[in-house]
Amino acid sequence: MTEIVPIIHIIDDDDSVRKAVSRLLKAAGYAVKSYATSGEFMMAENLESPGCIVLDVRMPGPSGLELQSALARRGNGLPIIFLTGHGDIPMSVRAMKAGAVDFLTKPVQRQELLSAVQNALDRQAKHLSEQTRNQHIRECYATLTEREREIMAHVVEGKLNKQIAATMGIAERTVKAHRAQVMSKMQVDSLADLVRTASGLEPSDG
Amino acid sequence: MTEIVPIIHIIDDDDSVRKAVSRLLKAAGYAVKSYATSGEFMMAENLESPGCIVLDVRMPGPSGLELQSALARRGNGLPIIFLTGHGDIPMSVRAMKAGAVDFLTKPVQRQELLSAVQNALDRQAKHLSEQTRNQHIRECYATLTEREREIMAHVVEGKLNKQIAATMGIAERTVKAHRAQVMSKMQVDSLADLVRTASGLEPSDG
DNA sequence: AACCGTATTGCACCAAAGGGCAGTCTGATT
DNA sequence: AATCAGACTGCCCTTTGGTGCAATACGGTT
Repeated sequence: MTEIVPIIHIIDDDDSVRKAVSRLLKAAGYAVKSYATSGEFMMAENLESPGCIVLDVRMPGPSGLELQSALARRGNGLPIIFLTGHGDIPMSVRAMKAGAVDFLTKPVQRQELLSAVQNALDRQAKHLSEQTRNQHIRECYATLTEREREIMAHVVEGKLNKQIAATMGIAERTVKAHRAQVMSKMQVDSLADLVRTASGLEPSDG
Repeated sequence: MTEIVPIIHIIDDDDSVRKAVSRLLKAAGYAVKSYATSGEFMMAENLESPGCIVLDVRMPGPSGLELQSALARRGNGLPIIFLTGHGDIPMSVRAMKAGAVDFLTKPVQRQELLSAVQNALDRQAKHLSEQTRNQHIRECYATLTEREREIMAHVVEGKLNKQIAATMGIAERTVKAHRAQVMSKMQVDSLADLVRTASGLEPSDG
């Protein structure tokens, strides 16, 4: 069993800060990776695996806030904990609005950072499992033909086969055929499941 | 038609600030009510109707943050915009974590406040309509008998009448009878609707 | 030309869902 | 004692849903 260990990504241009934070987190049992710039981080590999980011705001090159929005644009779900020595209120508010888990100021209390990291990892775990589930649903949905999707939409709306057949101008038998395909391809065995599954397709976070 | 107008509640101990903010918002066409203390606000009536709160943090008596958590405890959904002259980062972060729409600093830009208020009202409108819908669902659910709720749970899970009858140790005909009651009382006319309706019962925000 | 996936449909049959009607039983209320 | 709501059930019938089998038609591929 190679257990999947979450990785804490530390991004800070200050070498001493990186080392200090890294040491603190390693001592707490976390796997840590450090980067001196946003760009260096973006080059890394494990950007989609579980973990979180401890991010400095003010850095040479792209700032922490810029990195945050860049990650958001490409749908990266890694939670971010800001850690800065030269922040102000508008900056922190902007970061929090953009979804940051926390916004801490240096010097940071050991416990403060640790609990922030724990929160971040919890959030990430939840986000990741939901993501995985929705991903599977989308893959199933992708195997549906255009026609099957139309039928599915009607079925999920609660329409009767008869009604669907009427509005689509086809025989009820055909609706049944497509419907069976939908149930099979979506890997559900009850209408209730299909409806729930379908709700995992619409949401905004995609 | 007496159109329902959202009310902006301004809570600030500084008389001049109240007047200034009030004037600004009235000029923008909003209905405004002012309060000098958190307690005074809690005495008001329209605490559940549409609107939002523009709140000072530092005040005699309960602070803005205390008022925020008090409102949260009693499930009040009024969005809060903090407006303070003596804030710091931890304070703003705490407020944002607790669900504040924004955390502004005095002196505030006219446009900054107005867009914050607009955001708050939008959020409130969304929250309110969802709340209303869920409220109706809960009322319907409240009319179900214990037995009917059991059947509903199984139905929503996608179980067949036959299976439900077996696990509950009753006749299938009885299940059908209860099931019909459930559909009627929940005011839905398809299983799909019932499943969706049921999803409005579970969520955490209750 | 042969083949395949998709859409379409008819026929027949069985399983499941929905109701109408009627009746029993129990506990609580009047 | 009378009444009522809720749970429970049987009988019977209709409507829907789900499937197997078979066949037609069309467009794209090999």
